[in-house]
Amino acid sequence: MSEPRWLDASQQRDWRAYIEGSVRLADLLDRDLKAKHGLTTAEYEILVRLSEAPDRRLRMAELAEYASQSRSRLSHTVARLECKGLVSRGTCGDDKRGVNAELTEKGFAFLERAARDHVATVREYFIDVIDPEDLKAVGRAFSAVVEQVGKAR
Amino acid sequence: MSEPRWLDASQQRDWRAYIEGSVRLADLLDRDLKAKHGLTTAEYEILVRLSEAPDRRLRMAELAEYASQSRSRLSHTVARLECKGLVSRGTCGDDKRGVNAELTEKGFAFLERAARDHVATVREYFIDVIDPEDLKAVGRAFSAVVEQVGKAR
DNA sequence: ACTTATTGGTTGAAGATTCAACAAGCTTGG
DNA sequence: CCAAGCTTGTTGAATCTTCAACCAATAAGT
Repeated sequence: MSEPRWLDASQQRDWRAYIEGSVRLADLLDRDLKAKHGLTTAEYEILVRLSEAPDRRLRMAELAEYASQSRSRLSHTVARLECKGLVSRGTCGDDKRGVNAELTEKGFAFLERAARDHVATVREYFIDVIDPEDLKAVGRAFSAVVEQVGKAR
Repeated sequence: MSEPRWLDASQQRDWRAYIEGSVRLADLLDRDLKAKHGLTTAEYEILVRLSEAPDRRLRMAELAEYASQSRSRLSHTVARLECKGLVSRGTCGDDKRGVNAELTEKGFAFLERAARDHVATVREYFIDVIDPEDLKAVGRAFSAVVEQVGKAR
């Protein structure tokens, strides 16, 4: 029952490297996006998901799912984006409870510029410093994590 | 100059898997720690670093570095931990500006319990779902990221 | 049809993090 | 010595996130 099962030395090293790297990278990406475009990562992620959706529009619940955010958080964040004129909200046709978030023209243009810089930074600090085979392994690893975390609900 | 250099399909998949997995995992770990022990991940991380330091004590600046937190954030967080009686602050001998944070007995006992549960969760959602070779690759990948991000300063 | 439960989304307050400004102690150069 | 410039750490306000409570609309059970 209460067997500790500690991590062995190698697992511990890998886990810690991941924690340190992910925190520092997230921090850097956040600052970068904030400095160059005045966006938080959460805001950026929302714009990206919307830009890829048909008609650049999604219901709040779906958007929350795709962007890995709570609904409450999404409400607040979209409110901010709406103030900036990058997203607009409208009611949903078939379900009167539903709300559609839609990327505005301005939002799309804005995202195009931001994405350029963002991708360059992701390359510089992530993609380009990782061995291609290791990168694939990272992909496999985190896909497994996503699946496992999904089961928890 | 402004060549976009987008990610190819495979890189994009891997990057997105990482983003989604890391966000969802961090979220789960946070909730878990909060529900079972009333700690945030940031607080937990601080307790861990202190517990490993000689005399279970570190100067604020070092602690900030080890825990990957800004000094400001650390000040606030340690203040909270001090309120809970898990950490105590005292002035540093040789440098009168310095402040030492020290893990209390209570803090150590508390951490022992929290760490047990935390490690079990880390296993369940991370270590045990990743192929051992992939885990090593993750370790290499994020070590490289840490190094690269470090250069940015 | 009517009552109850569930889902979709928002809100405001509480909690955590960032940011800029600051005080106090060390250090360096003249 | 001392003045200007770093470094350490804290503070309060602004920003962002979480949490619990809530309303409105749909779905389900009887």
